[in-house]
Amino acid sequence: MKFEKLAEVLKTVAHEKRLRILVLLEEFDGNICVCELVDALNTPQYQVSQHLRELRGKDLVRGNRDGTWVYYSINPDLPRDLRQLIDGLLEHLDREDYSREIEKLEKRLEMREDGKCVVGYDESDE
Amino acid sequence: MKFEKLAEVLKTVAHEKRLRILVLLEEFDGNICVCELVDALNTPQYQVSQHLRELRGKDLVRGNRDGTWVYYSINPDLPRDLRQLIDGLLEHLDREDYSREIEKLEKRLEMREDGKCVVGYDESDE
DNA sequence: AGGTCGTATGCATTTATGTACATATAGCTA
DNA sequence: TAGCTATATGTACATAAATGCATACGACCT
Repeated sequence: MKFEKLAEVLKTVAHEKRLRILVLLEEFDGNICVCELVDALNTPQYQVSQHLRELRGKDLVRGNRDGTWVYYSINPDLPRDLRQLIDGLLEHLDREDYSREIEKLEKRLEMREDGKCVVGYDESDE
Repeated sequence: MKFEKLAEVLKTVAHEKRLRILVLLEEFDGNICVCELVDALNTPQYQVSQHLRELRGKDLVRGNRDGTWVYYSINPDLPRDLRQLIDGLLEHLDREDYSREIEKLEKRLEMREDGKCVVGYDESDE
């Protein structure tokens, strides 16, 4: 990989929230909708959307609309080396540091019907 | 590693020149002086110093003064996981993309006497 | 059509980063 | 001491990134 490319990817990824988004997408093998991320990360919807836009802009992530909802995954067509890079980075994260988010997301996923999200995000700050 | 820490390190490293500096330090196992880096990277002295300062500020790199010269290495006391992270990143770089710098640095190192740098940097843009 | 809900975007403000240049500091040598 | 060389730093400016908020869009439902 070229220096510029590596620097660009690292810059994109070098943000706490974006790392958290990626780690969740990876952990659950993607197909997570925005409202589920909003709840799991306890972060305002517009922020999550913005971070997703940046990740999308660099092709790291991909959204699939299904009706009102948009489901995100790590871009499955990511070149092998890029994917390995991302995976390698995420491995360095302490699992305990996001286990709570995992739990929350699990609970949200249990609420799905026919594999689809049926609720929105919670506007309160819990 | 915590999210904040990982994000911080990635941000520091997410710059072409800083990646180039790190890759050279790693390749030659450190102990490279600033003027040698300046020549190998063909980059103004003040820039190299500034990038080194940033890397130093995050403890990724370390300078040892010997008289007029300062020799830099990747911080040998870096925690294991951090070192692995850096190494992992650098592995993704195309070698051909910095082989020229390696050659230049090799030539500079050949000019050393008693293992010490005896010349300065070249102010011309070659 | 109108209302509602999930998602995306635009704008304004702040904050950080990159870049260039001049100059300071530290250590050498005469 | 003065003068030189290698390295470091301060300042100023431009550019980019983060943040917050309001609102737009798009798909659904009645």
